[in-house]
Amino acid sequence: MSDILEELHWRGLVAQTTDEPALREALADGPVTFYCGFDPTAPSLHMGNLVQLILMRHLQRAGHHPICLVGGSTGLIGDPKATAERTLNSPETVATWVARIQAQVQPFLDFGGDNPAIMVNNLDWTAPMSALDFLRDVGKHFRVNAMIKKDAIATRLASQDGISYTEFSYQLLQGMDYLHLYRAYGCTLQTGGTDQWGNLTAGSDLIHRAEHQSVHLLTTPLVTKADGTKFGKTETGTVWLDAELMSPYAFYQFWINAEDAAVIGYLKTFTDRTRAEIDALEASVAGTPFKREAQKTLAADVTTLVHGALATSAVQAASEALFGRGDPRALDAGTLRDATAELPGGEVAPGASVVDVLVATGLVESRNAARRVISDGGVSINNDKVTDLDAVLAAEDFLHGQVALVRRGRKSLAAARRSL
RNA sequence: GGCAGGUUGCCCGAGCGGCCAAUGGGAGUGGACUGUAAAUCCAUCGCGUGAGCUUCGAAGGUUCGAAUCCUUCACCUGCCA
Repeated sequence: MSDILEELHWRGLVAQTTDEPALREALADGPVTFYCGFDPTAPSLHMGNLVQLILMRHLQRAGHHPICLVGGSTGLIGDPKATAERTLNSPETVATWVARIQAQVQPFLDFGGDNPAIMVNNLDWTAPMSALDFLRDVGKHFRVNAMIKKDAIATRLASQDGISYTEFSYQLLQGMDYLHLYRAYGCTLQTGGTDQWGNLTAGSDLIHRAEHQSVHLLTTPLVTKADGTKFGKTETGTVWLDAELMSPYAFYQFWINAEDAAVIGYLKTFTDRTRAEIDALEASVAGTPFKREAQKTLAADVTTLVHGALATSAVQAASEALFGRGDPRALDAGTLRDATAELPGGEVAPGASVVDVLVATGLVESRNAARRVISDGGVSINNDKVTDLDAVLAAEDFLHGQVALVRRGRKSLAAARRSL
């Protein structure tokens, strides 16, 4: 077995570990049972979680045993954010999200075969426990002195908002998970994002005190852009993995816009491409950047991983049609329909003003903004720039009598569908 | 419980009773440049075509006129009990 840890380092998937030589040895010695937790704070996982899933994939392929934990109990409490106290979600909501996330994780790991991944929910061992048992059996192992030193807690204690006792207790719950999985499955490695370090150490410390055993931790770095800021947000917000929260088209577009200076790193982290393949793409970025081969590969691979090959070819074709050089009027009806299918848009009647069309398709938020963008020269219909504030969408602007392509700026597109 | 201070547009943060839709920075958006990249420069950034309308924690009040003054309420911070 090759050195999986070395591979993970190269892919930029390792930020911190506990005793790294010991971890390397453990991973080389034989299958290690490891777990990663996902808290249901939304109906879908997002790009940040994708990094964790990819890490788990690599480890499973290297022969290690994955346990995927969806936090039915921790999701009821909420991991302290540095900024503000969380709003509690109802148990029903959290339960729904648990189910959705459990289903969402399926394609990323192998739950069958001879090295199946295991799915667990921490509510199963947390719910039956009484408050007294919790305080006596778990709480006694934690020192408040250590707890308040953790970054997330310290930040909140120093902030105006302070922190509730509920969120303060979060680390005990997560620590308890690791202890439980250690006892039940011999789990000796927990992975997570680097921002989770404090919560992860709560678990390894607890096992140390309760079982006198040293177990491992491994975190992935925050994925950043070239300027060091967080990668993973769009104008609209979070990059979701669920097609209903973010269309495969939007998802593909997110990746294809990766900046040159960072795209090679993303390829290492988010795709299975080999070193040779990535070297070739790196040369392409350096020599023929306008071809955007690295970005196209990245977008295609990640979209396929998350949404499947079928969705990928559809959004590739759509992107080609919408961003290609050609005149959209030249597209045949079928291609046009497919290409605009995933675009945001709205129904518009012939004769509507372009200002109204911009608002109706959701490209701008107000008529004022629409006028502003037109004055700035940022609007085009079917790739023809609109400069007249009083311009109107004529019947012949609806290609094949169906839809007009409305563009704001370089890359915001919408479909104006004919209403009558 | 007492005393003092604070609450401004997405965020930070200015703001003499009239010249404030409200300085400045950041983010965002558009343009130029280019490659659906970055950097840079320019513009823009409450709603309304417009007259105008609705904002400065909430509700009242004083005034010809208030984000700016008064009262009450809510929340936050600090100090003292």
